[in-house]
Amino acid sequence: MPTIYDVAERARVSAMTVSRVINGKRDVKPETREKVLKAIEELGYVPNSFARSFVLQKTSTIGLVISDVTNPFFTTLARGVEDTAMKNQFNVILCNTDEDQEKEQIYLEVLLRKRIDGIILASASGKKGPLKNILMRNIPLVLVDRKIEYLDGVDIVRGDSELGAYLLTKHLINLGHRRIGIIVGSKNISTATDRVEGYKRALVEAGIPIEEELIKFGKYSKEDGYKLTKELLSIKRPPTAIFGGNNFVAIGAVKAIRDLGLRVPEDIALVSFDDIETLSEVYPFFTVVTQPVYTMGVIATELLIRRIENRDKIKERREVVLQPELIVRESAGEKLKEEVMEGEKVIDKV
Amino acid sequence: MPTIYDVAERARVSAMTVSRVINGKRDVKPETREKVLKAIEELGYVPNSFARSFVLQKTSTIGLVISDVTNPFFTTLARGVEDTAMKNQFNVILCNTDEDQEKEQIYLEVLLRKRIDGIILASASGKKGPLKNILMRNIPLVLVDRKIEYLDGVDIVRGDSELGAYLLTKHLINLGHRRIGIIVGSKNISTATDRVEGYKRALVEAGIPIEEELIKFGKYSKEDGYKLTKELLSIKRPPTAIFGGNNFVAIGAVKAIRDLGLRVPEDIALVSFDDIETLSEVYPFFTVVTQPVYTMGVIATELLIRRIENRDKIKERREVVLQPELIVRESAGEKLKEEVMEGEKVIDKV
DNA sequence: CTGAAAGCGCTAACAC
DNA sequence: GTGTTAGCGCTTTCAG
Repeated sequence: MPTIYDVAERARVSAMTVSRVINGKRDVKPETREKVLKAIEELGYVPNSFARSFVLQKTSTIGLVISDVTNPFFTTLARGVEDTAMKNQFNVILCNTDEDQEKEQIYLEVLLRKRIDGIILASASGKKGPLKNILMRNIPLVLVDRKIEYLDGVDIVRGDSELGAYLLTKHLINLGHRRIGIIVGSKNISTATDRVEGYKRALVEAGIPIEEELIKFGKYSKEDGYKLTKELLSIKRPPTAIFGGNNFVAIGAVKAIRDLGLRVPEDIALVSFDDIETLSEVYPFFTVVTQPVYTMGVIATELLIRRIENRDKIKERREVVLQPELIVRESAGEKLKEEVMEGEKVIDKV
Repeated sequence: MPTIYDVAERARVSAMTVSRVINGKRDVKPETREKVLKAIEELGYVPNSFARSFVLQKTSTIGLVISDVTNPFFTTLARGVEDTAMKNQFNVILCNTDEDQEKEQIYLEVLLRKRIDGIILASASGKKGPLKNILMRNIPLVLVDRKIEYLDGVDIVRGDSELGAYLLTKHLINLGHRRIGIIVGSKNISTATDRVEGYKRALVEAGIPIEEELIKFGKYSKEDGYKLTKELLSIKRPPTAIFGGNNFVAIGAVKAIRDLGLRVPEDIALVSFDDIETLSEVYPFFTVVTQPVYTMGVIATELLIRRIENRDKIKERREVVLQPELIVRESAGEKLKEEVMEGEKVIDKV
């Protein structure tokens, strides 16, 4: 492939002049510029961006580490990140950890090798260990969706899982349910524990005893949603309602319920944290709490880019908590009222 | 960040020795290796992969250009590509064109600047123009899903759109429909024209006249699905069945039909090309033709990587055509029979 | 307004 | 088994 020198030679100028033309600096005589442009055209020259990164020590690339693009929640998040990055002339490298801590570790290392300018991370491990090198180097980092234990001083953009779970649980209680099962992801993931907290708060508030056998931690996956729903429904006094900790869990739950020959909501109520995109457009059935995910991606990226371009100015940590929205549909039974909270409201606790 | 020289200094060896250790070459005395490893550990040294790419003239990165990750079809394709790339130590840069030819052009240029080793492309333009530089440079390229006009000699992995559309249309005809509307993407996109061809073949075969007003070209989007469905249903003699050219179009169609106060399938039959993932798991309603998308991503990536590692050996062009599968559910009315064709069968016309 | 020289971090090729 | 040299393509000084 032609280099800047080939262009220089052809245009009978120095490489430096070509560089100036490419980067749109002024201080180049119009006719010289023309000559250079012509040579570039003729050669089909395309600048080598990583030779450039090499000398500039800046890649204009950010790493996005999530569990699985296949989950509509993360797909939308990724789109928010991608669009915002693009707008700011940044590229995105996407990494799927599948909630696997080892994969997370590997990808983080890969991103470091690639000298990405910053990272947006939805942690699968919930641990700060894998971030050692990144924190040591002071590489701009923004957490999304999930907190990390004992990690302060790092920007984070997330939904209010505790509140969302509280709302959803309270809704079920209002509908008359007393035995409510909940299935969430691993205990390492902050949304899982937060959602259980919100669930408990609603129960306590209603004077309903908390029963540990109704609380299931597993993986945020269709498989675990299926398996744990079956477990929940096979105990002596099974729940009359199930709280799917995320959209995938809820999908697994529907299948399990159907396989047991039961119906939603007639035999068992089912609600879900996070909407199930396309499903809800065609068949608005699930009562859910949703979060402004796309916005989450946008804000996280903006925060990150601000850090990157401005390493020192903003010293304080920023925590952005996005408000959830309860959407009442049919899957929990009789529609009480349109209990829709305002969403996209941003609380910025600096 | 520490460089290979910092490590060398600390370990009291040359940079070259460090390089050898990092890359696992033999010819390094075990105790020297130990010293180096220790220094790496102490410094938290992470190799700079693009300094490496720079000298090796190889980035181990491939570009994936699709229209929109948000579409479950492409999400799954992307996962297939990503997983296969990862397995082969390649990274993926994902680009969303949103079916916009200009964006396509820009991204292709960006990828070239990044000196990716190869490209997997679902063309939005259907034109070879934007590929000029790539073809000129002989950069490994594999088309997925969509053909490109006048472009021979390039590997392609795609579904059999013509056949799929034929099967779907024939199914509707078997159910008694005579006036069938079809909504597909832009005429530039080969799947759109192929699907219309299959649709026509089925009609002709059944002796049903083709009426151009029943054939709508637009964008493969929810918005156009909505808009064009309304148009179709407002002509003098509206169709009794609608063929959604892809999953997004079908979603738009459902909404339009609902907004018009009609029901599927009682008032109007609706079928779709490509399944609507999560929807079908929870609510298996849509009669569709599906394609083995994940496999498509896997095969495309394998083909591409083979080209990359082996630039000259395989000279012939490879065309892989994946078989579609008709899944009969409820959206077209009475279930005739489980007309499920075998999928994932690979026809390899070398 | 333009050019020459140096160097970013790494590895291939060749010496020792 | 290990070190030296040179160069990948570009931009940043600093001269002219």
